[in-house]
Order: sequence, then C-alpha cells, then structure tokens
Amino acid sequence: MADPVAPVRRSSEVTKGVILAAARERFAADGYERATIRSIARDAEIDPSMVMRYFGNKEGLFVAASAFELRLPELGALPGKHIGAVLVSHFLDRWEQDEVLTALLRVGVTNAAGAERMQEILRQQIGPVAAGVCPYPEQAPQRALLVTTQILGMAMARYVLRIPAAVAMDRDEVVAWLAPTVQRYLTAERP
Amino acid sequence: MADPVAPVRRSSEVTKGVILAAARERFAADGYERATIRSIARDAEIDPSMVMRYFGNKEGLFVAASAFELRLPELGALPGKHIGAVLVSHFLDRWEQDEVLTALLRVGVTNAAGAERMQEILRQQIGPVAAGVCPYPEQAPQRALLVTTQILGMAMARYVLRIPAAVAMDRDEVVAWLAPTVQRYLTAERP
DNA sequence: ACTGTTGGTCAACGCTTGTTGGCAACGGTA
DNA sequence: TACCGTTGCCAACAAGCGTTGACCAACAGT
Repeated sequence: MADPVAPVRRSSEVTKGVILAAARERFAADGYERATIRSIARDAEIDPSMVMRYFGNKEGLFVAASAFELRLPELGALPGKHIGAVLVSHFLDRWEQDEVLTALLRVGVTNAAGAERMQEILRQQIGPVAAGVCPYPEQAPQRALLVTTQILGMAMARYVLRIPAAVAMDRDEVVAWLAPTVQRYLTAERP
Repeated sequence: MADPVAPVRRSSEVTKGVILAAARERFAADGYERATIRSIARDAEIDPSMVMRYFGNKEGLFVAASAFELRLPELGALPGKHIGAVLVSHFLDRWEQDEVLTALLRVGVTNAAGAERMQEILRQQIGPVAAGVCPYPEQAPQRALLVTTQILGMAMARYVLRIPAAVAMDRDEVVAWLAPTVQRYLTAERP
C-alpha cells in the first residue's frame, strides 16, 4: 500500500523561512502583482492559506520579505579619495548577494510600500556618505540624489531590464567607469 | 421626459484616440497589470468591449499606445563638444512632453514587450550618437550603455519613483550635472 | 423607404486572485 | 491516557480580470 501522502511537519520558523525565500525570488522575478500568493506557496511547497496565517496578507508578506538588515560597512571612515569606487563596489555586492534589492526595485515601480522602502535604503546608505565628503553640507542631499540616479540606472539596466550590454560588462569595468562619476557628484565644487 | 441617455456617436478614429490617451495615462501611472482594460475604458467613457474591438487584446492596446514616432533631432550633426548636454536635454524633453516613456519604463519592468521597446528606443537614440563620437568605434555599444544607465537612473528617480530630491531639481541643474557624465562616457579615452 | 455598415451598450463566460473557515493529524504535557 | 496548541490541507467565497457574442440605434447610399 502507498502511504496516504503524509504531510511533512516542520517547525513554523523553518516554514516561514522557506516561504520568505520563495517570496523574495518571485517578487524579484515577477514584480508585485504577478508574484501571486499561490505561486509563492507552490514554490515553497505549502498551502496558500499558510502564507496568510503567518503573514496576514500579501502586503504583509512583501514587507516581511523585504525587511532585512542593511549591514553597511563603515563607509564614513573610509578615505574620501576612493569613496566613489567603494560605493559602487558596495552596491554591486549588495545587489548580487541576494535578490531583495532587485525585488524592491521591481516592486517599487508599481507598489507604494516598495518604492518607499527602496528610497529609505538608498537614503540610509548614500546620505551619510554624501554628508561626510560633500564640500558644501547644504548640497549633500542633492549630491546623494545624483549618486542614487547613477546607481539606480546601472541596477535597472543590469538586474531588472537585463540589457545585454549591461549584463556583459564585468564588475571591474562597471566600477572603473562609474566610480569617477560618483566621486565627482560627491566631491566636485560645482557641476 | 429625460432622454434615455442617447450614447454619443463619434468617428471611430476619434474614439481610438481617446482610448489611446487614456491607456497611456493609465499605463504610465499604474504599470501593466494594474492598468486594467476596464479602468482605461472608464477613463475614456466607453465600454470595455470597444477597446477589444479596436485593439484586439490588452497587449495590442499597449503596443498601439506605446508606438510613436521618435522624431529625434539630427544629433549626429551636432558639435561633439556639447553632445552630452544636448543628449540629456533631449531626453528630459522627451520624458516631459508625453507620458509614453514613463509608461514604457513602468511597464517594461514586468512586461517583456515593454522592456523590449524601451531598449529599442534607447538603442536607436543613443547608439548612433555613440558611434559618431566615441574615440574607439568598437567600444561604442559599451559607451552607449553607460549613457543609458545614467539617463535611465535619472528618469527612474524623477518620473517613476518620484524621489523628492529628484523632482525638486530644476531642468538646468539636471543638465548641468549629468552632461559632463554623459560627455565623459562618450568621449573619454578610458575610464 | 429600404439596407448594409458603423459606433455603441449589455450581459455574460471562464478564469485567477486574495482571503477565509473548517477539519485532520501530529506532538508535547499533565 | 486525555488533552490541547500547532502544523497542515481542503474547499469555498466574493471580487476582479480579459474576453466574447448578441443586440440596438444611428447613419449613408441607393
């Protein structure tokens, strides 16, 4: 006789983790609306109702999936002369380590909470650096924004739209080209 | 007696135009999946079935709404020294004149056709310029890509995510800051 | 005046979505 | 052993989606 398919019984924490991993993957690949609770549940090999039980609703699931520690290195203490290269390199790392930032970017385009969180992260990561090295402190927010646009644009091209020429560039090339731009946005006296 | 709500009867071309305008607005504001045929029809004050009649299906509607003449100025003939400023200025114009580019960007994140069209436009607009002024012709595609990332990033920040600091910058400031970056990507000997 | 075409509405279809509530089995504890 | 919270599945709901086909009224040409 075949077993009547006894369901696996894990700890709830483990299950939550599996769901979150699947959610991150789906959100990153499909964006907010096309990443359905059902598809995420299928990936996690669990019933959709469990997702609801643990995370309340879809928005709650997304918030949980995109909440993560930033663990940014001590950028403020780094030498100002290479801050551009360090920043670009840092963000390439973050984007390639896990899918959360890609998910955030894809979701942020259509979902307000995602957009908010994306901005918050960029502000927290770039803001202090700009405040530290910008020659005119009152210009720091604008300088930070400029840096943000360049980093955002490369991320869009490379990880979201996957423009072939952007994917083809290797890490060092990207850093070599973008670092001077970022450096100039942060430290130039004027445009 | 009140009239039994006699439906307005316009020419089909006019109606198509109204639908397309509503579609562009919705796609630009909501992205592909959240811009529903029903909501577009409601904006155009017409029955959803008319949208189907004229454009076949939702994908067809999007293609029609995002098909437009590029009418790029003769960039190739312009002085190479200011090509950066001209390019940035040109794209700011295009993005602010109508909503198609914003729609394309929002949709492109989740819809393959949108992503394809966005890339095609960027390639057509930036590619020839890069080929014209890049010191090493074989590097032209890479240089064009770099320009694309900077323009894409500013567009994301300013028109899609609407980051306050990006919206607050005025046109001339944006051009002043971005132009040297674009200029360098196009004409620098090496990073 | 008749007729075919055109611009328009209405009602429904099949499907998918987020979400809910009930029920079964397991496992620790008393 | 009897209990009870936990983990899980199942079936269903209401709402919204893209899409379809039947039908109606105004027009244009003869």
